[in-house]
Amino acid sequence: MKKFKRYTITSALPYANGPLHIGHIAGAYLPADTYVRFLRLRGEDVVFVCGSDEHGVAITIGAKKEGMTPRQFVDKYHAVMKKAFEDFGISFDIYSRTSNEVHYKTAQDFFTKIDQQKLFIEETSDQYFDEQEGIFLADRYIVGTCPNCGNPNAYGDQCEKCGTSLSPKQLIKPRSTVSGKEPVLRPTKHWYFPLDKFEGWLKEWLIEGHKDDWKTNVYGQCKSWIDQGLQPRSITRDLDWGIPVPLPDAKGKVLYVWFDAPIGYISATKELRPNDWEKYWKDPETRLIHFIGKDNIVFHCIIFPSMLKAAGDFILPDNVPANEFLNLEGEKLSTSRNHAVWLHEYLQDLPGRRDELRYVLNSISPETKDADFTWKDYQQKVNSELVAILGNFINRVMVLTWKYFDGKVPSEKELPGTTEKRKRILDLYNKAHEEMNRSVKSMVNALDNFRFREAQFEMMNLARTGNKFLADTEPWKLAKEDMEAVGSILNYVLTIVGNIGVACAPFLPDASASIIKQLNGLSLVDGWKLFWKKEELVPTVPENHQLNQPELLFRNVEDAELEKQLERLKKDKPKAVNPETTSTVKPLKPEIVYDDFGKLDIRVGTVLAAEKMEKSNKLLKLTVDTGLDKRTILSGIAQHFSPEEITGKQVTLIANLAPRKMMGIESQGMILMAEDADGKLKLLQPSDVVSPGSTVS
RNA sequence: GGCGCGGUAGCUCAGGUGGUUAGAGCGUUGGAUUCAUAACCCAAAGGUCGGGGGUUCAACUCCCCCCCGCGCUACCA
Repeated sequence: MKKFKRYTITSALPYANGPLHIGHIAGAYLPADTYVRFLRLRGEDVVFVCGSDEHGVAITIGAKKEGMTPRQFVDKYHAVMKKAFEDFGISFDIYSRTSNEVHYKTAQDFFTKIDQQKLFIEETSDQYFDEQEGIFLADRYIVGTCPNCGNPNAYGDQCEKCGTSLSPKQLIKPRSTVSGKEPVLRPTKHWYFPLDKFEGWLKEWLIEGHKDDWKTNVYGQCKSWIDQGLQPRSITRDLDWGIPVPLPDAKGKVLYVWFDAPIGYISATKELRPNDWEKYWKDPETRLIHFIGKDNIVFHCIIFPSMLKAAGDFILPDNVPANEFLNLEGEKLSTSRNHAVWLHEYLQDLPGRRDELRYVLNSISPETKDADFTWKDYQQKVNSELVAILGNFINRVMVLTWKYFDGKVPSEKELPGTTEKRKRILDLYNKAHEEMNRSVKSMVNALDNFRFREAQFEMMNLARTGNKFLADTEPWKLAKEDMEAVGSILNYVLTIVGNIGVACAPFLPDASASIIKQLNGLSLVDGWKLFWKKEELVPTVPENHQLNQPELLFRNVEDAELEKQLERLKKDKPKAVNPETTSTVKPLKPEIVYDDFGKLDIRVGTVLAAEKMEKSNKLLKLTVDTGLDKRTILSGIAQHFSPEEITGKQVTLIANLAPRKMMGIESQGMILMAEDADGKLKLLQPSDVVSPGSTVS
């Protein structure tokens, strides 16, 4: 592997529209923090940067919902997240934000640099304009009827009901969410980043160059993306919240949030090291690593590297160890249903138990596939691993030392193998030592390769081996006959305790601090570097050194505590409780007159037959008896109804909707559905069976 | 539908250019022990390695088909 002089480590910039939950932590922050702590212990030159991502339309919408300005809104969530990270102990060198002045300048310079090379494509197109407000409407600000499913409140970029991605012009009867008025089309100019031009380069750099050293999930997705062909991406928006496009003819334009956000890594570094930030971003001897969740792979592996390449003289990510997702109690985390463990709530409910969360999240870290966090598992891991194995080992060594040697480190005197018993002890010592050195090497190797689960497991092996050594040598029995041997044994297990204190520092910083404190171990500090350098057990406690009183590292999680957390999950489920969650009830549409309604021909029909559309997983092809005729209607309900269960049912439909061709077949009407808060679709039916063709009014 | 990643003991995961009885931790059961937060230590039970075909002397490991989970992508008028 190439040798690097220094490291630039980034964690995905969290979007400043809500608090952090354990999914975020497990995905991008805990692994990064563990890695960074490891690097620092090893004495590497490293910067660990992150910050809030504060631009984009979602922010302006969120702000509006909470009755604030975007500025106030991001201030609020930036503070919330920053505090949660601090309280949890994620050791960023800087936690910045993209609304900073430094970032504005950095992002604009970045844009300019690419612009000077004439790389951007400028294109004028018609976009919706709100005449009353005098602004161009971002896709998200336009709602209208979804051309796909008829959802009257589809957004301009996506219909949340059927999941289709849309462009505003596809919407039927578009309206502005700002004024409620119907917007008009007006020409506007935008800038596009020519991703397609980087295809060849990406193939070489990524597909060829990182075939073997990137995780399969990351590599696979990138390859799939590139193989599908890349297109220019728009990088500007008409919006008043964001970074102004630094060109004279770009009034009212800001950089699209995806363009400015990753540049935030650079800005944060600049802010942290104003004088020498460049070496962390431009020196090929610097290793750039992005920690992210899998939703971010394409940005960090394809788009941002292309931007860096385009801007010239920047280094590229050497690795992007993206994690998969974390589920909670068998279900996806959901902000809107409040199905989540919020970091700030955890810290409040279970104070002083940061390491426990770190340990559990790390042990189930979704490194290769989605993982599931359950409170039961949390309890089990804390009680039977942290308490029973690690905590217990440290504690019994401390207690033994106090009991037999008044807390003074006994002599490590070599045991002359004069008796059978002593010979046996020597033998056990050698075995344990060998085993532990093996663990240390594996641990370091795993850390080096982003396999944090495995690394933590090897760290725990030190305690396991220590426990076994104690059980095998039984110093409490020897105390009756051979105190010299007892001293020798305890000296060794104290050394192990010290080494565990050092080894667990990347995973369990609080426990590490406590161990050092119990060992009264400032003298340890020198041992630290040696340990990480030699990758083997090092001497940690000098003879005759006075220890401090033992203190318990971890405490069992009681059933009651478990219940409380489970209870909270259940209770919170039905309703959104968090302020940032969006209301599930759609806003009222603009008023209409009776004539508008009168134009609709709504009927009740009977589904005569239904079949799944070939090559579609959303569409069902229905044959419906409308009373007037038997016609074919395509409906995007395949994920909610099987052909069998819908056949024979009465349905409500719009009978005079203009026909529309989908996947080669003409659909002659539209089935009406009620959409529940959870997105499930239900049929709209008369309370009793009526004859087909009955009108609805 | 296409593409990508994954599907190994109750749980969390290892594994392999194909080759003796498929591994670990936790959980469970039994035993031993008391220095320790009823913890530690020992032992055992527990798997048709998602399913079905094929290649091979031999497949969990290679090939094909199918099923399930997750993600991206196209079609839900």
